[in-house]
Amino acid sequence: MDTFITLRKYIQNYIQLGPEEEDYFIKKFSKKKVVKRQILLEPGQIAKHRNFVLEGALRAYVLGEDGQEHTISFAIEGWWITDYQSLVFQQPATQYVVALEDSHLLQISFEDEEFLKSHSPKYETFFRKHAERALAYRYRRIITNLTLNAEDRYLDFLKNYPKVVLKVPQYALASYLGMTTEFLSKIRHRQLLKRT
Amino acid sequence: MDTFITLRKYIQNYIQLGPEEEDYFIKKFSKKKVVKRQILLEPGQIAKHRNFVLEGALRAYVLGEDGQEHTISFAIEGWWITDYQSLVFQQPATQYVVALEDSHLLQISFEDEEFLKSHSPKYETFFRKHAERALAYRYRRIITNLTLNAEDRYLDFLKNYPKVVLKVPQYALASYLGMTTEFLSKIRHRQLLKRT
DNA sequence: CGCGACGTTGATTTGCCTCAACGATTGTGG
DNA sequence: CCACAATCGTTGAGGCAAATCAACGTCGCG
Repeated sequence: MDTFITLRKYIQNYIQLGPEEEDYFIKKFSKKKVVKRQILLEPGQIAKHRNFVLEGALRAYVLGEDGQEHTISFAIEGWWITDYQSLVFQQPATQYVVALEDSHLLQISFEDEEFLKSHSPKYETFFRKHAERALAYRYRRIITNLTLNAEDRYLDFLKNYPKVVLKVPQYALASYLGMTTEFLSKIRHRQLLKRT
Repeated sequence: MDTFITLRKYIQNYIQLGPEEEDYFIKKFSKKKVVKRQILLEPGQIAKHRNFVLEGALRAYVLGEDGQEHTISFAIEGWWITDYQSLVFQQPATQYVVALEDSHLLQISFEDEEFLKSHSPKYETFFRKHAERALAYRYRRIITNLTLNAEDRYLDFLKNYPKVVLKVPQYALASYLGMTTEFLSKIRHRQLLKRT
């Protein structure tokens, strides 16, 4: 069984590659296993990889003034995760990237990515489309954050990412949605009551 | 005086083009003048252009449930504006794009942009880098929104975009920062007192 | 000049946070 | 394999940052 099949399918959603072009792309990725709580990136370090999740779940967060964690992104199977600002501009990271459970990743290094992009326009197109799509999603998040109250933000997330909700600890989800664990707990309690 | 000089300089920040390549790029843009309050895009329409601001100021916003406006982005000289989700996926817009004052724009159509990207990898690279940079900035905004309180969000914006603060009406800035006009007014009052 | 758009100020309300104490579940070293 | 400690989630009381509501000031412009 090809462990790269998830990535192959992902790539095919963006660009059309011949078999050898696809292999050439795939070969730049290396497998990595991480255990729960393992840290992939810490503030101050420069992100060296884009991480594609084959299996498991990860989370990126920043620390606020008073030490509280604010979740910036999640990643489950078929998603990417890294400190994007750090990777793209090769600047020190501000985010932690950690595993929420034992996970299997595929990593491509910044250098290999740069090489690929200059090597063939198809790879350039892949990363362009990927960035465009990611950008559209970030806008969506900004809009929901500005527009909705705590309960509706939760319901929106639940509707759009039900798999993530199941995998992720409550405090992480709460901090992603911009509320406290306690309040999310109360919202969920309220939802349970409504469901009868 | 070359009215395209601002755009030329902008492009040169991202890619190296020969004179004829650059002209080829530039020729895809057409000039457009808009007056204050003129609407460039409304919800339901499909965004047909990327707009580069030569002069003036614009604003994109969505309407919340209860009819209140939430500013998604601003654009002043040297910035781009459109409903990104609508443009990239050619879906119906959710945002309004309007002029905050009489403005001069350069527009490139979606089709021309697509053509350029398939025509030469350099143009593809331009749009890839542009999307990557925009993405990093969107993350920055998400982080400040999660991390800071109302006053600190204002101060952060003031520090990073002083020119925008000067050009933009208060209610638009307040809704961009996720607070009410009244509260922003009070914050500014507080700041004035501190400054003595 | 008069009206509409924009901003200010104060009184009151509220959505969400903080704090605190307590279950439930998981993990781990002896 | 159990005991006990973390870790994670729940529940309630009280507090605060920011919203709402309301009334009024100001400025630009048709």
